[in-house]
Amino acid sequence: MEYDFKKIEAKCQQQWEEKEIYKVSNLSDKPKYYVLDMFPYPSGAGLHVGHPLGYIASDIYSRYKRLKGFNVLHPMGFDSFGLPAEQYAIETGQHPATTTQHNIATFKAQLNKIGFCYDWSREVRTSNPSYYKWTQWIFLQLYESYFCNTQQKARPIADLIKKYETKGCSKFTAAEWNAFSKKEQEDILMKRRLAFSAYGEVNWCEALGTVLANDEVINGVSERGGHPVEKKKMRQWYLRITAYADRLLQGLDTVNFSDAMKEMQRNWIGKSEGAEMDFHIKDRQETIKVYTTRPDTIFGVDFLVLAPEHSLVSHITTHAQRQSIDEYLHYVKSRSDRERMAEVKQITGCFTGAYALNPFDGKQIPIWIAEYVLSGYGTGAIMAVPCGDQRDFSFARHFNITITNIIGSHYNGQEANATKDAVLENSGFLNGLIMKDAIAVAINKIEEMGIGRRKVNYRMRDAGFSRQRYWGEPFPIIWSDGIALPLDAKELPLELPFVEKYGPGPEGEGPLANIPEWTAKHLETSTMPGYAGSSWYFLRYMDPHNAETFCDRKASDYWNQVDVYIGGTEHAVGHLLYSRMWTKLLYDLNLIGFDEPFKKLVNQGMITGKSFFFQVDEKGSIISYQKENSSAAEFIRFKYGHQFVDANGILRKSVVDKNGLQLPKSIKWNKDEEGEYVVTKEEAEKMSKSKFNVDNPDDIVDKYGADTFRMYEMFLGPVEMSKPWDTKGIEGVHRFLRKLWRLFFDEIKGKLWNQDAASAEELKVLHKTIKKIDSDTENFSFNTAVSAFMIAVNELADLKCHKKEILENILILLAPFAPHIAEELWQQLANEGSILNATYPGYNEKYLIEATKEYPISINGKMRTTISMATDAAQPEVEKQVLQNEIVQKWLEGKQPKKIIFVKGKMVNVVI
RNA sequence: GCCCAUGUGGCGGAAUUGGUAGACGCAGCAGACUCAAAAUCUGCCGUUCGCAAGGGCGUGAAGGUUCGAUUCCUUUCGUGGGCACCA
Repeated sequence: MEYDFKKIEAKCQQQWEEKEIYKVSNLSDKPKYYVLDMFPYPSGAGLHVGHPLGYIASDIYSRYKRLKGFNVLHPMGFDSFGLPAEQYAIETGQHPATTTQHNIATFKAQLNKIGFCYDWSREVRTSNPSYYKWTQWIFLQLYESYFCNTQQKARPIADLIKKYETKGCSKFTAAEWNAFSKKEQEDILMKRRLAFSAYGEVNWCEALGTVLANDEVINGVSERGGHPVEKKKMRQWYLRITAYADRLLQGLDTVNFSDAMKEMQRNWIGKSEGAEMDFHIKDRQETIKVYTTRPDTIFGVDFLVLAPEHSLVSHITTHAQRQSIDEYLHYVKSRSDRERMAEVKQITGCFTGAYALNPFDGKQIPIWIAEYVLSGYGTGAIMAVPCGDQRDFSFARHFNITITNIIGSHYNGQEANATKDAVLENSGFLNGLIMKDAIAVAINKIEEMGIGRRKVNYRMRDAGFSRQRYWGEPFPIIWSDGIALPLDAKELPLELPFVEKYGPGPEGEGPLANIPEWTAKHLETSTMPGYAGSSWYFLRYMDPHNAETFCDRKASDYWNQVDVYIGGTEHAVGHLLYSRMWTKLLYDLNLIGFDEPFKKLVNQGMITGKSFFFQVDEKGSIISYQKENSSAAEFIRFKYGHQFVDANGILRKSVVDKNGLQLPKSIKWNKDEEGEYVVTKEEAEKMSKSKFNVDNPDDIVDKYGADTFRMYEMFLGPVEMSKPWDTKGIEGVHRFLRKLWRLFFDEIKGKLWNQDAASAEELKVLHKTIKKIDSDTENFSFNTAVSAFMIAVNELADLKCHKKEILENILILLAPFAPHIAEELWQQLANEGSILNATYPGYNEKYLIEATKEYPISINGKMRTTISMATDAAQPEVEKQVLQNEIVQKWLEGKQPKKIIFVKGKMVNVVI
């Protein structure tokens, strides 16, 4: 009998489906385990070989936990709202709902071929009204809540209203509150709501009449069409995630994420401690509030810099500087935040003509504006200390501003020195203090003088939560005289209406603004962003069909946190912070019983695709790629090049002719004995449809089977690492499965297995393998597990072992990795039931004990020979044996060793 | 620019806490079986000097700590990812 993977895989998948073997119950006396994948966005390109990497890992882990006796929840769904579907709709006129449904069907078919153990009865789709009903409902909870600073948690806004009505607050009395108009009251409340509306800047493209994602803006112009893009203020919705900044930071200590991941989130939140301080402006009433983490450097301030968007800019600009400032503001409008931060070498700025006064010594300080100061961070104004900050230094140099040195010899005049250890000079009352001690002294003085205060600042900003788009959740909000009125929960879902046109509405509003029935009801015309639905989907899987609530409390209490969450690092900050915040909100409102969604996070690396590029010469012809002078050369993408270029990056003319390829340019062929060719440039890039470098898993599954595909993706390398896709090694994995098969079947003799008792040697192979596979699987080290399987099968083949006692345990170990072949052989061995419900074998240390060890012997740290010695030998005995050794004596040349280092069970080092 | 990750044979990668660098697999070379091919099996396979025995050099680069460094520290270069409206 041969290994006919096609037949086996089809048969097993059918059996499993018939028996509903992946169906998971919320009622079980087994301990629960929740393994979750980041659900995919179902793009039109279908699944590529990069997608399944994490899915295979989580599938292996889920099956492993099941064999270990857990009730495992391992669901899958689709993040099906988003921009690409809408873009596709604009281009082709097909409704996003149609294309999305089609794409999901493709994805599911592809996923099923790989043999994942999803319980599809729990599938969620964020674009289904039955799902986004609850996304809208949670939005209403956010809208109806505020963050209580005393209790550090969300509370119903009704509590706040009651407080205002009865006690007032520091800004107004209860009587004043009650006298406010409805609009005034709502405006005040809006400043506290966790979902709130305010004005914010967006990338506005006049020519396209729409708002663009940062992604769609390249070098200040739109990606499509290359039209100019500028900043525009528009009413937006936001989530007050900054309120949760501290809890998001603290929560990191309670979860098992990688240090790198925690670091990224901490940096994103960007908590810093410092002071806010007011500077008086010469001859004017206004003051400029700056935020600084280094109040100790106050006497080194040589100028102030305002963000160009700062509200005071137009007030303080002098007549003489007016024109220059206007020109500069015009220039800045075309620049993205990213460009403003990235291009630090290009120093730009403009003097306003105004001066501020140093609050301590009254020194006049010129006020500039510059794009390197961002309006969204701190107060949008900084005090520049050129001797201590490199950007300030470069700026001062560039514009010939005098630099005050307050750190003596620590400043060399060539570059800034951000030290905190210098002793302050030229610093008034701070003279003689070490900088890090002076910080507190300075803040105390500032507070004492009433010109500022201690301030904790966050880099994180509130999250923009509206999009001027169609394919997203509509906001359950009606506008009435500038007041946002929430819909009643009973009216949900507020369904997305059908539209004819997906183009933008008037004034950059979303497509919903084009629908008279929508605008007649004064409904909000923007929609929620992609991350809305994905911020809470892990809860819906627990209770996916509940029409009464987003997730029954019993279900969320049983499944609780996601035990392992697997996904890419590209979601490190965005999605993970948002879902952590939503979880905290639901927890605060006592709707769920935990305030961190993900107990453990595993980041899978990306499988990069291979892209190929043609080098083009001055005349516009394709030439062979040359490493030299290629930096200045021009390259054009060779679409789908990975399908035609050989392992050395060579494209043959014969291949071009055979496949009827149309090349974008004329080509100058090189010639060798095999014919005409051209060398292309290879680059590893993210796999994506737009890069034309996508490989499809279906082809691999058809050719080698799902089991081979699964094991090969794992064998490529550690799950967390990025790696280029290459099918070179897949034969090896396939050969391994065939070799395993041959332990059970022989083409001539047929069944090979027997009931004989296993030998000590065979038991040693088995138990060594159990130990290794068990710990590697537990640690997500799947690549080394695959190699351990290969070693085990090689050794059992060498031992000609066909004993059921050994083989059936190997099958259980293998079942998570290659479920189909394991199931088939399990049944062939005449075992009862499915292998999916087998019990994971334990290993017994007694089979692994060795009496002797082959010790490596080093001379001065270099390995020279090995000596076999008893495992329990002590140092004196070891030294004796080592010194008797011929090779050691040769290196000693008759001398006595200075020292002999012996590490039991490890090695011996003779130091001469 | 900032933040994070990463760099080991021709290739993917392995190496529990600092202790035999290159497991396992691919590719390659030589051989067995075969009329032949496929499949399968056996051996070799970092580099360099050497007939060999045996040695030198080797984990991006340069330093350092240590009896001993792929692993720890400092500096530096390359590559990939993220940077708030792609998801």
